[in-house]
Amino acid sequence: MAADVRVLEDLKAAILRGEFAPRQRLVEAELCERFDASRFSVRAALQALEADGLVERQRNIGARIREISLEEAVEISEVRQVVEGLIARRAAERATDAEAEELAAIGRRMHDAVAAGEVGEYSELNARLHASLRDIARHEKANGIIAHLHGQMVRHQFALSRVPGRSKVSVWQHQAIIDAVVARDGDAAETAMRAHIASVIEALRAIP
Amino acid sequence: MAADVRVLEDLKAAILRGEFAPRQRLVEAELCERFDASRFSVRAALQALEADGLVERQRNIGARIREISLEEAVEISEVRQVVEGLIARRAAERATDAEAEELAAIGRRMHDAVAAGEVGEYSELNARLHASLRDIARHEKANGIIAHLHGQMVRHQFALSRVPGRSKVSVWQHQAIIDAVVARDGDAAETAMRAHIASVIEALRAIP
DNA sequence: ATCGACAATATTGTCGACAATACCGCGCGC
DNA sequence: GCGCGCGGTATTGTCGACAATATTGTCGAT
Repeated sequence: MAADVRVLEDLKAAILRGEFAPRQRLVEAELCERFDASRFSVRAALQALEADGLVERQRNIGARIREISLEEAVEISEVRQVVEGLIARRAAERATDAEAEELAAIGRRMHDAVAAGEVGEYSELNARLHASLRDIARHEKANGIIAHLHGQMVRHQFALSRVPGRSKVSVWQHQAIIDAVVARDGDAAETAMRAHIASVIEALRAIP
Repeated sequence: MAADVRVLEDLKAAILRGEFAPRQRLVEAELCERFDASRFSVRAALQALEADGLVERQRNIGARIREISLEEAVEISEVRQVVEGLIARRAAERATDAEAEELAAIGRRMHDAVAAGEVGEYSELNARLHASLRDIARHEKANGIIAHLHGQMVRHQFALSRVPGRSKVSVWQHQAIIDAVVARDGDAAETAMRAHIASVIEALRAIP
């Protein structure tokens, strides 16, 4: 049961895993075969993914993977900058002692990962830090918007994580965020988060 | 042609016009009759509106108008606060002289409307000011998110505009935003916008 | 009178078939 | 040779019918 939900989740996961190239056409019949589903389910999934901003559809022509231009990626990051700023502020205002310690632990492991040159581990910790902040902030709307924006950024995000030397810079920005939250300083947390994402935007512009 | 798009637009407009009560059920057959469309089109529209956050659907049970609680309205406004802050900043950075003058004109008409006690006119000018700022900022992603959030707020927004005496307070907040944009001061524009929406949030909390 | 099971009804979920449209290659006229 | 129109094919759009499920109403036992 709930075949359409399954198709939606699988297809979205596949897109987020980068299994489709930007502007690649998504033919309904092909998706039907791949996911062993009816066109009905596939169609519903495509409509949902269109609303999600992951695919674009043209009437009577079909669906394709939406290409996110550099300018658009920058715009997305600018919105992320202020919304994650809000999240950082709320996290600083609401963190329990246990949650603060959890963030501090992530920070220590980040330093270790950078020292050991473990890029994959650092990237994982990075995602974990931002996720923890979202959990602590308990701001459903903000979290939802970040999830929405993040989905459109996967490709650029991936490119970013491969820029050599970035972790050495960003580890201190992350530390500043953690320190502000641990100190329960909302202003400082928002400022630190915005500075961090400002640097992400700079790096983004430097890639192509 | 494009029957589903027509149904989507009409239904959305009807919801935004407040023709349906929160938690009111939306039976597919009834909508078919009302909009003279097939279930196919109605269904597509409902799915789109679900993604839009205007209706909620439960499997095998149906669709209903989503009720936005006060807490949720506050969360929405908090996100609006930072995103409109971004928009105000960008507007200050990008406004042409003609655009700045347009904003100033709106500000003058606002003062007039308040002095004359014309609530409807003021409310209209308020919407126009925010819309102009969005146009000037030219930030598609931010504008899209604001549109998305605004749709969910219509009911509360309406309640807000009926609070007596609010216009006398907010007109000066609006003036501060306009002044900052005219002065091309991004920091001041963001600060003024955030202060303005902070006061909206306060008023929101005071309503029930 | 109250509760539970069961039937009747209302509503949504799913599908396959057909229609409409766009894309591509071919042939015809110039 | 080149442009233009014309079909053929691939793909999506739309619908009506039926299945699955939830809700409501009814009846009987206690």
